Amino acid sequence: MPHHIPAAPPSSPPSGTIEPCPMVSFVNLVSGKWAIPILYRLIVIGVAVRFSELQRAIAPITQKELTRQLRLFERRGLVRRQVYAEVPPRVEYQITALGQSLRPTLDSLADWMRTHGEALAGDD
Amino acid sequence: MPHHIPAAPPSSPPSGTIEPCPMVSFVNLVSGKWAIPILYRLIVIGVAVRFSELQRAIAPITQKELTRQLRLFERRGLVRRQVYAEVPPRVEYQITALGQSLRPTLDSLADWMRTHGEALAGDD
DNA sequence: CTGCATCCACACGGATACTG
DNA sequence: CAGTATCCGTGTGGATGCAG
Repeated sequence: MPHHIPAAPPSSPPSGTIEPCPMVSFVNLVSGKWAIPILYRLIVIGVAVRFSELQRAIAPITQKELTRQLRLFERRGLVRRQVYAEVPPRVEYQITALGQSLRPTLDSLADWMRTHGEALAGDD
Repeated sequence: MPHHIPAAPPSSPPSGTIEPCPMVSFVNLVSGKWAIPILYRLIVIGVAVRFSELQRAIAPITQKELTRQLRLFERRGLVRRQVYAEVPPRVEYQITALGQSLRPTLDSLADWMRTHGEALAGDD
């Protein structure tokens, strides 16, 4: 998403802490051109994988985008990053339990899309 | 979402028709700053509502964005647009059955977010 | 090998003015 | 009232070069 959905709570109370819409927060979490491809690939793989291995699996993603998105997921606790002090450097990424817990929800998205997707007129 | 997820199928076969990832397609569908607020509002309301009424309900959305997003949903068959030849002009929008069918899926997103959302570190 | 820094194109989304 | 047209700031994401 584009820009990225700064989260605008519909009809917010006059004052105090505003509570962001969970659905909007969710979409924010998995927005971005490569978010789902990366996340789902890590979920399916399950075990730790090297950066370059991941990049080949999700080609043609750029290093910049892969790094950026992985760091975002890491901050969210969806992905764990393991750095090995070696030469050449080795960095491995693995989905966390929290990340894995997303699977059923993501599958339900896919299910709806597969079921009703063909009814959708313009796919752009 | 960031600019908007042009849909890049991971690991595409050498030739023939490429099949887009359903999850990516789904996120594309509900990406954009105001997509979810508009869609869910229409789902909850259920009946036809006037443009201005909708705009007030989802404030502070601009006319431009509301129009653009509604037209997108219309093309996808999620929203029906009814124009009345009157003065002053009256245009009403209503969620379709296809749009309503999204509700359980959207609710499951919200459920996951409410359940695991607090575990997520950075909310930016 | 990993990933940061830089430059850049462009699409999203806001503000405003104008039309039927 | 509903919608279009225009201008513009800014985020996103690609390409490339460089560093540890």
